Amino acid sequence: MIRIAVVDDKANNRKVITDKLSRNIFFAVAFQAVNGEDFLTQMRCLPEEDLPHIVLMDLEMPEVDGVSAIGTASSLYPNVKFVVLTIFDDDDKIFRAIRAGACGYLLKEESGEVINDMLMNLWESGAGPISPSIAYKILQMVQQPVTARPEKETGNIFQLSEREKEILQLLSQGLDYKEIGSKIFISPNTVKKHTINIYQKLHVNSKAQALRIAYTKGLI
Amino acid sequence: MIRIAVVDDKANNRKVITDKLSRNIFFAVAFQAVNGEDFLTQMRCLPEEDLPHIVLMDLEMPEVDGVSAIGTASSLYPNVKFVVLTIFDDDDKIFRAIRAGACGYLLKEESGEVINDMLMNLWESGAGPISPSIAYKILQMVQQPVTARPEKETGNIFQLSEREKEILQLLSQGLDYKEIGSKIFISPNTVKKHTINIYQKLHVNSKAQALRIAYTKGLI
DNA sequence: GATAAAATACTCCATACGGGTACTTTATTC
DNA sequence: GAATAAAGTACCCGTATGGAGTATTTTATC
Repeated sequence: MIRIAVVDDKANNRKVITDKLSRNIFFAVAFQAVNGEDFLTQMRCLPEEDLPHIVLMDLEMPEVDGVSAIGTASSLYPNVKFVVLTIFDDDDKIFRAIRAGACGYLLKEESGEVINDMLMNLWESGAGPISPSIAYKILQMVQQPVTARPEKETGNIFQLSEREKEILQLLSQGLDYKEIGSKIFISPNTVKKHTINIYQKLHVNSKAQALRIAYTKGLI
Repeated sequence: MIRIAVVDDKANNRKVITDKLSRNIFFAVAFQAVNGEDFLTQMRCLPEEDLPHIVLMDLEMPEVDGVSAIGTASSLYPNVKFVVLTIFDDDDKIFRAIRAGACGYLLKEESGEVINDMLMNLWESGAGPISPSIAYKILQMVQQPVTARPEKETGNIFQLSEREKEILQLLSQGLDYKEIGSKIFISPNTVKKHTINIYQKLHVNSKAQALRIAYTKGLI
């Protein structure tokens, strides 16, 4: 039985998706969430053996958007597969979602049959499900790799400020607030404030979790 | 009427492909070639109005292989779409073919129906046809752009015990002592002691520094 | 000049962490 | 079978950390 979580802010969308999934007896909806924040909270409460195998994630949501939710969760739960399921297909969203850790990108216009087939194939062979038109856009990204892609879109899926990136870098070196403060000539209190702000952007609550994301997402 | 050229060194392959194409009345086989050299020569002899719209190219051919033929032809004939049609799906070939200018990459195992659909879609919407498993490999190229992953087995240079390696692994996931303790059924105090012992073996004195070593030395 | 975002600095409080000591278990050696 | 070393277990203490605020200054943008 494949456990699948569905994250979408529209109740109707969730219903449509879960209905499609219910046609396949191997699929079970593990839980539903209405935004990234809600999703991450629910994930934290689940014991490991109840974690979903696959997460279907919409991108356009209030509070915490899908990209940053995938960025955090794919580092914290490396065995869970994250599949974007949305109506949008613009290059920037695709790129950022993939860099955040999505293994698939499906358009909602796909039929339930196609979605089910692709998810089953993901489970059996590990191949990420990708809608054809999305696949072509990804191909084009490979074709023009360094094409003046703004740095903020590529390396910065969490929207960290320059100061925050600097402090995350120093934290990774094992310095405490006092040491960092005297190194860059600000108060330890301010360092701490920055750190808390970083945690909020990464959706974590400890140094270890923040550093895990920083290392696995190439932030440092 | 969509003119399609077929390039493959095996006569039987060419026959199978052209048979599949003939099922669609909008397709016409412009010409066939047995290798890259032959293909380029025939292209040079054609007047512009007779150039194929789409070229189906095998990669494994004598004389001039598919990749370099695509590289040359995609520059000389920018309006022609080049689609790789092969049985191989290894990362290097995919990457090189795309960089050479291929707009699609199909596996021969695809059914004639699927290939026809995808070629028709290429004609109508301009979206390159890509087999799902290929699409996933391309996605991974975007995901791990600089996969400099030398990292050979870093044997146990720090002489960590099994328990210590286990705990270091759990620490890297951002779990605190209490969570680790309940996960492996020992007291949080004991987890803490193991952690301190790990610090001594790594010659560090904080979680951040220990994780830095763990990540950069490939301990986890 | 108005406004928003980022950076700065501080408080209080609960708790997780790093450093230490001490006991038990397991394995090995004589 | 006793001696011993290594790993594993457990607890206490002082401090750094994380959470939730409030507030002022600087910078950027329109």
